[in-house]
Amino acid sequence: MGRSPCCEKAHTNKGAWTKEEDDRLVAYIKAHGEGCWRSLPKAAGLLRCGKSCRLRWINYLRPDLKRGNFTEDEDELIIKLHSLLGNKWSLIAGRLPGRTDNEIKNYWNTHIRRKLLSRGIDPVTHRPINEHASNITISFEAAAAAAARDEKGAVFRLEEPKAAAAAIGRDQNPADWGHGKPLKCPDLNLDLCISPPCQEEPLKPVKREAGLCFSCSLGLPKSAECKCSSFLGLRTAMLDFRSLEMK
DNA sequence: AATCTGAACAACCGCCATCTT
DNA sequence: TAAGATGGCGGTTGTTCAGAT
Repeated sequence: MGRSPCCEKAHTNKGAWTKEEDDRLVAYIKAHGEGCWRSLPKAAGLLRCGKSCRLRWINYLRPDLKRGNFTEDEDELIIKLHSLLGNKWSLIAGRLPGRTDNEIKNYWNTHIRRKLLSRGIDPVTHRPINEHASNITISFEAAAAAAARDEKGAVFRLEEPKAAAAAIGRDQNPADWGHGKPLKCPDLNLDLCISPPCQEEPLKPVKREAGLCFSCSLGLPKSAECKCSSFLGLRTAMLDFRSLEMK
């Protein structure tokens, strides 16, 4: 299905917004509200793509935005929400009034990632980095020697499979956990350290319990009478939010 | 003072979901 | 039901700036 571009790129400005453009956009939205983003630029007299206007408004011009540094509490909340939701920045932003998804995403990538790494926590899995000591080292020095024996291109092998297996407490027969065969990799000369994908418990589908109150079902702050079990207003049902969303 | 480097952040791009016709 | 239009999201890139050398 072909798609037309969201705007005529030949006649639109790109790059940083000027004060005048900001003023025009704000004035237009104050007067007419957030309507159709596609037609807004023309109506507002802006030579911008509708998407660009939307982004500018949502991320920087909206009056309810909270600017300034993130607090320690916000940091921790973002970390907790990320551990539950993953890179669902818009959902995370929904839990932080005045913050935008873009802002949180940038903040995550520049600050929190490093903060977690310095604590020895994997920012992707939220687990201790050393938890999976199952790293497998691939040595290309060994490959060089192997290549000398196997003239059909460069070869690399799992280095010290028995030691690695012992380190991770697996069966010491490498064939049981690795492929045990040299891997062909032409023209490479790298020392790599790879880990198998994290084997997390598959998330069990969660029934949408009938007892979920309206506020919780919408992901809104809990009402006074709410008795749903929740963490930060996130019901357990949201833990399986991915599977629900992907259906 | 000049240059380099990395951090921070604004903005863009492409894809997907949903709505409309 | 299919196709097109639009909005929204997440990943990535480009630019700016501060600190180090």
